[in-house]
Amino acid sequence: MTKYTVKKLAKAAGVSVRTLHHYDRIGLLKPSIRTAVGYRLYGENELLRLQQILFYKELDFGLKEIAALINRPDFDRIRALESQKQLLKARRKRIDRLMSTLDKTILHIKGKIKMNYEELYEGLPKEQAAAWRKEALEKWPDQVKQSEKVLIGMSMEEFEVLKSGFKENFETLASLCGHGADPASERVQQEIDRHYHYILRFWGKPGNQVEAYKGLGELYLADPRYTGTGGAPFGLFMKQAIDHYVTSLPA
Amino acid sequence: MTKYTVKKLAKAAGVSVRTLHHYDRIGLLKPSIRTAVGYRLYGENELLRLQQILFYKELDFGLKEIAALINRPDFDRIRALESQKQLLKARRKRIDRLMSTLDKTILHIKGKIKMNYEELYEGLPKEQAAAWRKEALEKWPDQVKQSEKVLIGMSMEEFEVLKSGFKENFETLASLCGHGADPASERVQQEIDRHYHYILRFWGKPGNQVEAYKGLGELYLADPRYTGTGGAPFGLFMKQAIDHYVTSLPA
DNA sequence: TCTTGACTCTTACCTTACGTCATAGCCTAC
DNA sequence: GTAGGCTATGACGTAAGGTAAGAGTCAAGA
Repeated sequence: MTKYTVKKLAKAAGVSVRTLHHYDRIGLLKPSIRTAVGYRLYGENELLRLQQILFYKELDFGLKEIAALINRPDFDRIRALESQKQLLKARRKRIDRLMSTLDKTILHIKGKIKMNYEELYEGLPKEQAAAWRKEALEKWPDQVKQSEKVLIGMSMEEFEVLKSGFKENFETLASLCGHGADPASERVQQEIDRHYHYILRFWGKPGNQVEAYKGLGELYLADPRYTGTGGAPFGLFMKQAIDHYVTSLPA
Repeated sequence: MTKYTVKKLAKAAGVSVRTLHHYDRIGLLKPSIRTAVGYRLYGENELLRLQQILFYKELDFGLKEIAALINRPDFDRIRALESQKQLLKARRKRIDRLMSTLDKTILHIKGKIKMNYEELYEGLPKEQAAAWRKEALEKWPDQVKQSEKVLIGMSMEEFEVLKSGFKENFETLASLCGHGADPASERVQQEIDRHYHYILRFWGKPGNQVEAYKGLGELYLADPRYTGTGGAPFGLFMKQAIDHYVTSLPA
């Protein structure tokens, strides 16, 4: 006859030793033998009984109810089990409802996030945002997807900090351009460096992204909002500044 | 602006007053106002927040987690909700497995009950039981189904008491028949009265069941085990006793 | 105006099914 | 023979409230 010590029975049934102590104390599952020094020893019967107990526990019966159930006759058990079946059915329905509510909630929040994301481009006219993003999506689809994944995984505070810093940086560059600064000047290059690092953080992937960043310069150049507007040609300014920055970077 | 007292808010949201006190103490949901004497007053905002809380609670978040969730930004919430969705999926699967195990268990127990049920006819040779039940099922299918439903719903003790009483009654009748008692005699009729009431309890439905009981008499008569055996013709004895009993009953 | 009944407050112990020490004895293997 | 792993009991901790006690408050009818 196989004998189990507490730990062995616990492992066999997937419960904790403390649980067995507890069941012993409340009289739900007592060891078949106590050794001379008080060690608990369980037999096969106890393992079976424990499995019964765990079965009822899965069904959310309380330990007292379980104690009653496994002593009480079969007729009563059938009634208990059948009412439990009803409970399970109801619970499954509730879970289904929760799941759909959950999906709706997630979609709702994602909608809000998308709005925030578009606010990022506030520096330029609002309609522009979508267009710019669309073009970026064509040029570097993986890049943009990765970027959005990063944003989704970012906390609201991080996002806010990043956004406002980026905006400020962008406005500084616009201002420098407006004042006729040289795209290759140290002041502008300093700001472009910040710009580059913001872009890197939006893109999520660290490391060498110079090629993509160079492409971003062309995007500024190609954008009619930046090439044609009155005053200094901001798109060209950005492209030149970025080109200079990229070529002056250490290999 | 609508204001809710504790009880009103509790009723509106379907929780207990104690729960609101608790949420106040742990800082999860504080009333917008405390009156001069310390009464809690909640506004619409608090109702909405409470609904949020209950939503997360349905998803099995702990109160601390909920407090974190409803303060934390949307990006984090999406992640939490999405992992919760996975949990719900897993739980639904587990419920499905439980349901099928439950069905099997119920069937198993019902099988055992059926065996016990057949023991009921122990007074007569074992093979007879099934045959008798089959015939009864043809004559009064609803009656028998109802009877089994009643037995299933009965506790083991009730069943045992009923069974042994019925058996004893049956044996007394057999003995009376064996000693050549008159089916219409008071002693036999007294026993038949007990018999009738046992049958009523097996059938579960109280009220006038005389017609069916009369039919039962014919069943005894038609049964070759009772008509042809050596000694007194027990089947005929029972039919006559039952007939006499039924006709002598008050309308 | 007084009283009654419904409501409110705080404080504080109770519950379930264990988890988590703390302290101490036991057993086995090198 | 001693270290490392097992065992025991006892006692306190946990989450999310339930339940009860003692006391103050409010609105309405007699």
